[in-house]
Amino acid sequence: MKQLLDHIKNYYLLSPEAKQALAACFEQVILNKNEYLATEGKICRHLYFVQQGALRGYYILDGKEITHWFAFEKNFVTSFHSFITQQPAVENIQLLEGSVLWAISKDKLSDLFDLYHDIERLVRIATEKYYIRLEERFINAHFKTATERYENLLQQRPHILERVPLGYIASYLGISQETLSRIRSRI
Amino acid sequence: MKQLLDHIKNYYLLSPEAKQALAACFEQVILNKNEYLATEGKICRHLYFVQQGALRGYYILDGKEITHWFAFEKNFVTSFHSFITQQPAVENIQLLEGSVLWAISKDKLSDLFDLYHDIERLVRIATEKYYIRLEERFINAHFKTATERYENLLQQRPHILERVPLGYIASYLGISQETLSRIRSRI
DNA sequence: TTTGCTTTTTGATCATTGTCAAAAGCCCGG
DNA sequence: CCGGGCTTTTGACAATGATCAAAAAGCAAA
Repeated sequence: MKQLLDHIKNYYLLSPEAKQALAACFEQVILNKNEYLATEGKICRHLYFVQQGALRGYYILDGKEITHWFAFEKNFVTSFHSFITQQPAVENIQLLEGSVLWAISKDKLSDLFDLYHDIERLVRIATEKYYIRLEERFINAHFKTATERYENLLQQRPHILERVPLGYIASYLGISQETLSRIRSRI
Repeated sequence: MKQLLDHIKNYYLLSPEAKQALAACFEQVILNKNEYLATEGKICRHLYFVQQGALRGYYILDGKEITHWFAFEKNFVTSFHSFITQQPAVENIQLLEGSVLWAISKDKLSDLFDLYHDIERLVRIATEKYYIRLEERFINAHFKTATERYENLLQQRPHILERVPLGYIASYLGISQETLSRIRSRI
């Protein structure tokens, strides 16, 4: 919990009361490798913070799994579309390692917004930062070559190779596993 | 202005006072074709609402213009990264037609957030919706073929072809102008 | 250590898209 | 109606990445 409270300082400094109220609404969740936080067709009612562990988001396209993100320590995770709209998810969120998470429900978060302007501000700012991150990834994914995308990933998250199978990484980069293997052998 | 106030109802219903305060902070801006709302290296200090007109966002990569979005009526527009962080923009925003816009500065918006919890909520919700939109575009751009992306664009914004040169559209889709031309001749 | 399963690499071939160059089409001002 | 500039299309060839198939490497349980 300390890690979570420390982390949110990066977005906005809460009043002690708001911070306490927020902390009281999170519950610890411990899950094993290969379990799911969200699955296609079900509504995702929680937002999670990763204290320890690794996860991936993927969906099925033409019968194949497309991994579109990974998350590690100090990240918030949810099926964003489903959590926001409270409609059935189109994606699956799977644990890549046994993980320690903190969860808050959509309802509790909404209540907190009504009670503490502070907390709504924190979430607004966090959402903006996540938007910027997605925008960068979009540019990178859409307008650079496979090799550039891989090198970029190595620079930004060198640890990823030790925690995630190459097949998932290839999918994440939008290339086939074979192409990724060839890129790696060339570098 | 009526159009703007009508539009924001889609996100959240403001109190009359908040609505009035918000309206008072927007200023009308009328610009000609080919003028710029933002240019690389300059800080983008305003958020704009498009009442009438068309714009594109682009940046320079390896000496070439990469168009990464278009905006038309009833959309908010800014160099998001620059507006949020107040750092120099990496992109350019250019008018594709003479346009009528409403502008609000970052400073005034921040003041409104302090005064009206309402308005901060509206912006939080709008940001979430824009996030979901970007996420959809990301998936579409990264994991579908050029032809699928083009067909998708035709479905979602059939009007775009009459308002935007094909060269920009090709860039937006992440393909060369020649490839787009060949895709069009095949369909 | 051996066996069996999964992950990763390598090879050969094919399809898609990019690049360079030129031609055709279109629009606007004179 | 004509000419010039811009946009769009077409052609030829090269590069990138996908697919199918098989080999190699890694790893964990017996």
